Amino acid sequence: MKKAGLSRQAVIAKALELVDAQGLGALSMRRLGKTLGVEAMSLYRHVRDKSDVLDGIHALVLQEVSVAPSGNWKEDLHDLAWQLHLALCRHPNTVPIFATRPAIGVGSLTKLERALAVMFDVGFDEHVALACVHALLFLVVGHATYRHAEQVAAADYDELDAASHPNVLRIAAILPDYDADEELRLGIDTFIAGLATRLPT
Amino acid sequence: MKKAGLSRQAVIAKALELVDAQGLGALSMRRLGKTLGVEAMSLYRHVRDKSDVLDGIHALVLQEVSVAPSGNWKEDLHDLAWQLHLALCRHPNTVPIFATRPAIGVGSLTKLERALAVMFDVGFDEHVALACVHALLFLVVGHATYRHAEQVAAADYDELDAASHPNVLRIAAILPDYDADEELRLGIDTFIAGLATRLPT
DNA sequence: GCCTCATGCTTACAGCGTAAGCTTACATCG
DNA sequence: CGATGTAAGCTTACGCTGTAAGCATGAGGC
Repeated sequence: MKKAGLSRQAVIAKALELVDAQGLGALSMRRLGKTLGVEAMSLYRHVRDKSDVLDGIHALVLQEVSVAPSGNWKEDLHDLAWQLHLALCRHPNTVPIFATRPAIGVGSLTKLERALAVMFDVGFDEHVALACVHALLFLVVGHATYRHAEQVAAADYDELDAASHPNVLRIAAILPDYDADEELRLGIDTFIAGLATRLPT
Repeated sequence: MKKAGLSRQAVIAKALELVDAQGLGALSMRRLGKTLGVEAMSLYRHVRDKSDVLDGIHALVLQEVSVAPSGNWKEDLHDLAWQLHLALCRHPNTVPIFATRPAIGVGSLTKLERALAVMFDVGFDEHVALACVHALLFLVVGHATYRHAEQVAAADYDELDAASHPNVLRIAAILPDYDADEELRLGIDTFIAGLATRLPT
């Protein structure tokens, strides 16, 4: 059986599976080959190089984002961002891939078609629309990076001089109640509220 | 001369220099050692491991951000974000480090002391203040990642179906005029405008 | 003068991405 | 049917990586 045991799709799907299960650090061409029952070099028939695999994973996860515009631009933008957030929560180990890649390629832009339509309808111009989509993306991905990093040791704050940094300590004090989802929602909504102030006439 | 030729500071400073000059990919312990006139393993006397070097670079660049609060919270927040932006422009090769690290450690928080003071003064609570600082950080770092990535080939847009994606093409059409600085400013200001709508009373 | 200890060096290992070339087995066509 | 072309997978190899373990050296304190 020498033919068609593999395919770019199969390779990338397995790569995502591997990353989900074992972390991004566990993704090596040799290991990926092994889980596919194949030698590492065989993968190169289907994939340009490792960064091509990462690109594939990126696209695959992005594909899980589905938007069904309602016509209310605020809700639609919020929904777009939140869908991405949910996809990243399903694949937390892929977050560094998103964080180091310019998130908007042609592939992903097609998702935005309807979201853009809604924005154009209410009168935003191209520059604002682009900036807005970018900003929401950055917000979500940055948030995911922060969230899925090893815990920032709250204990570190103890060594901070209380007298000279009272405000930082006020922040430290609320960390036990910190709700990541809530913060993201707040960030997204704040940005959208800002956008509303830019609505033409 | 066996003593004190090196130090954590010296190692990390040289590492940043190397990254600035040759890119993040060129930073290896052996190469870093070489530019310091030392074998790779010697570095481990001063540095826990490579990620410790990256942490050091992160902190070093962050140290370039200097804020002098004016008392106008909007200006101060904008300035904070913009200072970070400028620092990243000075060290574009370090952007991936920022993108994959939860940007707020105790070290960097001290910078925020005065910015937080201004926010607390105008009545924002801790949750909003934290979310705000995070969001501005994500905006700037995300923007930098996008900006310093290899150019998204504008030609790619040609293969897009014009009929089914008119709005994406509207965006593609303005890409030649795209002004990255302007977009970042727009993103920051939009977010701050949104914050203003959250001002208590 | 000797001991201690920090510093830097040497060697070594397991792993990485991937270039080059080989083998195998199927598809096609005469 | 057999020959041929070609795509899939395999083998080997190279130069690189981070870093564990242990050694050599030389300055500072007694």
